[in-house]
Parts: sequence; C-alpha cells; structure tokens
Amino acid sequence: MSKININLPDGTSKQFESGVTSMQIAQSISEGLARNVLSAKVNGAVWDANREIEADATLNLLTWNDEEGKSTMWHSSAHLMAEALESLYPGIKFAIGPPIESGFYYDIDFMEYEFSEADLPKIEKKMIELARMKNVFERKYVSKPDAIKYFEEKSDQYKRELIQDLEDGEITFYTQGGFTDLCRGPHIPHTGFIKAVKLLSVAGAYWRGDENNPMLTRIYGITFPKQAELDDYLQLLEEAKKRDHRKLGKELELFTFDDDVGPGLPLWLPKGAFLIEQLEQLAKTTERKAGYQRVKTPHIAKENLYITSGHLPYYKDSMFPPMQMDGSTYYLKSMNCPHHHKLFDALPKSYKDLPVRFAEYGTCYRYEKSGELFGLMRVRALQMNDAHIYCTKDQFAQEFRAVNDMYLKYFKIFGIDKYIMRFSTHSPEKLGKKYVDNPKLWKETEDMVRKVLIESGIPYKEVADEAAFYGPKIDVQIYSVIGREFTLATNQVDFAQPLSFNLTFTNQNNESEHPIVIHRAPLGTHERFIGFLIEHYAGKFPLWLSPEQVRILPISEKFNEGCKNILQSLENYDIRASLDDRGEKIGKKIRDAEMAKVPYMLIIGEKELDEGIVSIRKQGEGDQGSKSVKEFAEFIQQDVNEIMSI
RNA sequence: GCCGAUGUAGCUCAGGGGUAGAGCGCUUCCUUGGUAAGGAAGAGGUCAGGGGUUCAAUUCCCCUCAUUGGCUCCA
Repeated sequence: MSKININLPDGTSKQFESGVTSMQIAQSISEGLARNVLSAKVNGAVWDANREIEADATLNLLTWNDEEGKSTMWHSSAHLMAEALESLYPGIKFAIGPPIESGFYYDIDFMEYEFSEADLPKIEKKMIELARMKNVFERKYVSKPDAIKYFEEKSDQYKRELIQDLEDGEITFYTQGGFTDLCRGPHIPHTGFIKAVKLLSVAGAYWRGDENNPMLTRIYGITFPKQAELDDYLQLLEEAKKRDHRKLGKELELFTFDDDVGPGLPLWLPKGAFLIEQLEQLAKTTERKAGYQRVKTPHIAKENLYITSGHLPYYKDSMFPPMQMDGSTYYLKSMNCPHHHKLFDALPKSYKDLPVRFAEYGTCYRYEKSGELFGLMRVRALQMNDAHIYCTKDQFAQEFRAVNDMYLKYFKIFGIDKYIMRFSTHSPEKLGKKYVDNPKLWKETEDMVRKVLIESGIPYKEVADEAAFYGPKIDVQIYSVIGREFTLATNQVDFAQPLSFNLTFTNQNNESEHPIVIHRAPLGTHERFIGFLIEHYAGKFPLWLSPEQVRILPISEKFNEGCKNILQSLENYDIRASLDDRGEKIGKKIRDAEMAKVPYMLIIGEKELDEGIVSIRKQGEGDQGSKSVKEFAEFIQQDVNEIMSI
C-alpha cells in the first residue's frame, strides 16, 4: 500500500495510506470533528466524506458551518424526501432535486395522486423516521445503458432524459435505504445527520424550466442538524413576514391597490407620496450637481417611434395594447429612451455640447403577466429614475464611471452595503434574434464597460446572454435584510439606438458622428425602490425620509393650546411635525406613535410648558431626557443635514 | 400565462346548508390621565362577482375576477 500526503487547511501535512477517506482523516484528528463532517473538499472539489482518496491531496473538511457542507446536507435531504415520498406514493416519478440557497426542493410527477400542502406533515414524519435509521449514502458508477435500463424499468422518463445528456463513464447512482437516485453527489455519510425537517411549500414548476413542458409539483423544504436551529429559522421567517413591504405599506398608510383601478397599479397615499417627493428631490439635487438637465415627455407615442427604436418587435407582448386614434396607432410608453432620443435630435449638436445628460422621473407602463405581479416590486405602472447620457467614445469611460459613483453615493445614503454589479453581455449565437446584429460594436462596448468596472474596483459578476438588445448592461443586485434578492437599478450601454434614430453630432473634423448612449437608473423605479426601503428599514425610515418626523403628545387636552405653539415653532424650522390632540391617555398616544414608527415623540405636560422645554422620546428607544424647543429643532436639522451632505 | 392556495366589517381573523361573529379602528358620552392599549354605548357586511344543485346557499359544485406561494418572464 502506498502512502499519500494530505495537506490540511492549517498548513500542516500528514501521511496516510492510499485509499483513506476524509472521514477517517477527520477521526484521526478528533472524534468530535468526525461527528460533524458532512462532506469534504478534495483538491477543490466537494466529495463524499466516505470516498477514498488515492493520491496526494489538499483536504478541507466541510461541516454545517461551511456553505458547501450545508449544501451537501440539503442535497441529501432532497434524496431523503424522495425516499419518503416513494414509500408513501409508490410509482411517482422524480425529475430533479437540488439544494438551493436555503434548503432544497424536488420536482415530482405525482401521476394520478392528489397532493396538497396538507400532506406535508405526513412526509416530514416519514423523513424523520427514515433519517433515524442512519442509512448510509452509497455511491456507485453505472454504465449509461444500465442507467437507462434502471429508469426505464421504473418508467421514469425524466431521469431517462437527464441520463441521455450525460457521458457514459461519469454516471453515478446513490442509494440510501431503499431509494436509488441518479446523482453526481456528494452526499452526507448517513441520513442520521438530518435531525430536523420542515417542508415549506408546494408549487408548480415546469420540467426543465420551459413553459411548454409539463408542469411538475415542486416541494420546498429545509433541514437542520439540530431542532433548535430549525426553530431559529422559523423565527427568522416570521420576522421577515413582519418586514414585508405589502404588510407595512398598509399599516403605515403608504400605498394601496384597488380592484376598480386595476392590478399592478399602485395608488400612493399621502405618506407614500411624500417618500416619492423626497426621493425625487434627492435625485434632482444629485443629478443637477452631476450636470444633468431635466426634461419632460408624454406617456404615449405613435407606433412608429417604437419601430424605430427597435423595442416593438422585442417587447410588444409586454406593452399595453395599442390605441387607434385619427388613423394612427398609439402605445403607452414602456420606456423613456425613444422620447429622450427625440429630444436629443430636436436641436443640432456639436461635439462641444457633449456629453448631453437628459433626466426625467418618467412614468412607464408595462403589461407584466398577471402571475408576475408582486406588491410594489413588480407593477404595471412605474416611475423610473431615468436618464440618458449622450457622449463620445472618448468620454464614455469617464461618464460611465461617474454613473457608478452616483450609485455608490446612493448606497451610502441608504446604508446599502450588500450589493453586486451584474455585468450582462450578449451571446454571439443570438445576434440578429435577441441582440442587435453588430458584433464589432458589441465587443467594443463590452470591453469598455469591463475596463471601467475593473479600474474602479467594484465587485461584479459577468453573465453572458443577459444583455439588453441594444447593448451590454450592468444590473445592480441588492439583498434586502430579509434575504430577498432583486435587481434594483440598471446601467446600460447603447450603441444601437443612436444608429436607428440616426442621432448625430458634428465632431472636430466637421464630420457627422453617432454618440454612445448610457441608459441609467440608479434609484430604479419609485415602486421597487420604496418597496425595498420599507423592508430595508422595517418601516422605520431615517429622519430625512420620514413623512412624519416628530409627533407632539400632550399629557391631557388641557395642554393642546400650548402644544400648538411648539408645533408652530417646529414648522418654522421646516420640521415635519404633528400634534396628537385626541382625548386619549398619554400611554395610548405613545403606543400609537410607536406603532406608526414616528422617529421622535415630544411629551408635553405642565412641567414642559412652564419651563419652555420638550421631553423627548425616541421611537423604539424610550425616554431621551429634555431639551429646549430650539435645541431639539437644531438637533433634528443637524441629523438631516448630515445625510444630505454625503 | 401555467400549477397550487386564499377571498367574511376599514384592518386582522373566527364561523358554517336554515339569511352573520370577535378584537382593533370609527362615532358619541364619561374620564383630564406623565412614557407602549381607561370605561361605556353606537354605527358599520349583497360573506369578491356570476351561474348551478337545493324547499333553503355566505356555506356544496362550476366559471370569472383579485390576492398569494412558486414556475416562466422582467427593455
């Protein structure tokens, strides 16, 4: 037996017999470690802990504390669920069952069985029962014909289809207890590691994600090595629900939807409208300083505009149906760019005029499919923080960088520290179909964007085949506190529309030249951004953004008159204050103000009025002592100014 | 658009083949209270809409609409 060297993460190296498993190595280090090992990274690839290592290797033992360890556990959990399902519903067919960010799912064809959410507890129980048997996950190589034969006998057409696409020689099966599945692995040593199970939901999902394929039943679940961790997770889900923008939006009276107005068409209540105004003011100030000019454009346009822009053939289905008027066809606009291009074209441009930056909070209408609507995050009427920058190739890098800097400034103001820029490029095979057919300009612009991203050191991820049809784009993905990930804003390069609109400027050599256009929307749309902010702040907006900054709470109605003077003083300092003059007890008034998440409460009784002071209570933090009205007002102003000076 | 769930008072929800309930909110009255809910009375519902089964439907069945968990999609 030959010896092999195993390099461990602490820098040490140990000798073992060839054929040693990660589990045995873990045991040689400590029993405790061995009890926690779920899988192992061998030379960078995640393996079963029971798999034999035959040559020198770098080893990283994976436990529940590693992302890959969790992933292994959840992958095995999907198999465990499949085993439980097969024993309860013999003959059902399995498609795919991968681990996901939190937990796992399995897509199943339930055949003639009726299956609903009510059946989940039964399956959880079975899974626990099977887990306790500590069945080992056994890996075995299977030849392609044997693999196909196995699933043909089970008449599982999904697995067969999957195997068809695999290379002979690399097909493996895993068996635990009485269940065998096609699987690359890796898996945990045995099912006993799974101690707590929660099946979360049942949903439909198309086979291979294609809406033309049959719909399968997808079961989502999550498992943990300890019951306590499952309890914590469920607690977290509860917390997330409390932050849901749809719930808070109602409670804080920000927005509403109405059947008579229509789905996906939000109505903004005064407090929500205030948020909009405040964000617009921020955008206008920021953009003015950055050399943007504001423009205004109508909400509809003739069909021809969208034919010229090239949008219509790509997006007709997601535009509201056209209107016929005076022999012409009109569309509600679903983007502002063509209108802005026409503004650019309205007056002749010299290179001396560039860059031209047109900004508008434009309202657009998109016919999102009914099932895609989601609170404020996906709507059919949206107000976009839009702008288009027309510049020369030489100016591009600087302009693009300036846009990125604007993003970063906003992130700082809003305390967004978890984000990633997603750099979407085209796919050469789809030129002329999904993308404008101009390979040279695609390459040129993609190179330019990549260069700026690298130079500015912003974290980014490059993804092919996700660009806009007219050029590469950067989407800003952010993560809300409750783990919801979405695209907040977008920054796109456009070389195609300047050509299709024949936008030109006269260059130094007195020649006509096409500008490059940058489409950008750092604050995305009001709808999505405010939806995000509600969840981000859990409804507790920072002072500068709060519709109601201060609420004055008289101890009794006797002091209402005196409080009106305080209210007046605060208003003179431009502080958004209100007076709760109801005949309620102070405890009730405080409770209501706390629930309305008003940042500051001023409690005013005989003592305060006599001494000319205010007693301050901060939302969520309680009594803050007292100050004179002037001191308090200046304190508020300073807090607001700090943010505005970022 | 597709699969599943849900729709009862302004809000959160209970109920159930014999024409409806709670808490909060709202209105009025009493109370004038010092840091998270004072007391009483009252108003408020075509049980999402339409059709069917039934002596009788808010309840059972079908369709539509809306919301929602996902899938697909997101210029």
